[in-house]
Amino acid sequence: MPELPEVETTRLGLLPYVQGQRIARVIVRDARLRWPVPANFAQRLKGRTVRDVSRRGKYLLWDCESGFVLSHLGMSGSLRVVPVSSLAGKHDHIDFAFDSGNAIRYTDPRRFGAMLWIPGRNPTHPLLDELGPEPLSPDFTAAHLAKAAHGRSVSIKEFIMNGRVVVGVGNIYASESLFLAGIHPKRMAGRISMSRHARLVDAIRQTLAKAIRAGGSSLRDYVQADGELGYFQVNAFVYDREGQPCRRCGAAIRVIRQGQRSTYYCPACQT
DNA sequence: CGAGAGTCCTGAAGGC
DNA sequence: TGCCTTCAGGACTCTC
Repeated sequence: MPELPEVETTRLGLLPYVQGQRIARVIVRDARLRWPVPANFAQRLKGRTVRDVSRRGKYLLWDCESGFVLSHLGMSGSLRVVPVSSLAGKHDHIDFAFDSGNAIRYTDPRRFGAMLWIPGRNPTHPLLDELGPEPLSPDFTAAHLAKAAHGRSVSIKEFIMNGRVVVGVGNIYASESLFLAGIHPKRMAGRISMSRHARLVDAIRQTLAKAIRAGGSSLRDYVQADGELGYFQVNAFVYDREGQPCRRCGAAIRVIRQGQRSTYYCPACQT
C-alpha cells in the first residue's frame, strides 16, 4: 500500500527512465480505475517528451509539455520499468512506451488508483486544490497543526490521516508516528497541547524520512520502479504487531478500529 | 461546517 | 483444485 515514502521512491526510481525521454505510444488496456482514464489519454501523450516528474502528497505529476499526467497509486498500484515488448499480465492496465525501448507499466489489481490528464502548462486540479502542507516542508509546523485542530473532536489518528491537514500520512505511518510522539491515537485533535503538536510534527517527519531512506516500506503489493521487490517494513514499532511486546517497554501492543481502519498502539507508552 | 459511514476492487487468509 | 466470510487499503462521496 503505497504511502508517501513509496510514492517518492517510485518517483525517484522512475525519473532516470523518463526524464527527457519521448513517449512513442501509450497503451490503455483497462480504463476502469478510480475514475475512468480519459478517452483521449493515449492520444494526448503520443510523441510528447517527459520533462519532469514531481510529487504532491501521494500524487505524481508528469510534466509532458502540452499537459500533465496526474497519477495516484491508490492502494495496490505500482509503476515499474519493463522492456517495451514484455507481455502484459492480468492487472497491467497501462503502458507508457518510450523511444528508448523502455516502458513504464502501471499495474493495479484493485484499480483504486488514478491516471488523469491535465491539459495546459498549469498543473491545477480539484484533487490538488485542498491539500495540506507537505510533511517534510517548512510549512508543516506545530502551529499549523494546532490551528487546524482547533475545535475538532475527531481523534488525532484520523486527523493526521486527513489530506487537508497534512498530506501523505497513511494508515501505517499514522500509527508509527503517534507511537514515536507518545500520543494515544484516540485523543481528541482539539485537545492536544502545543508541545505535543511539536512532538507529533517531529515524529511524522522522522517516520516518513526514515521510510524514504529505506526505499519505502510495504506489506504486500508494492514493487519499486526498477522492478525490485520493495522493502518490507519489518521494523515497525506497533503496526501489525497486536499482542507482541512493545519494543520500548514490553507491554502488549493493542489494536483498535478507528474510522473503519486498524490502529496499533502501545497502551503504556502512548497517553 | 464537521463527523461518520459507505464506496470502489481484488486477493489473501482463515474458518468450517 | 472447496466454499464462504472477513479483511486490507486511499480517499472521495454521501448523509445527517
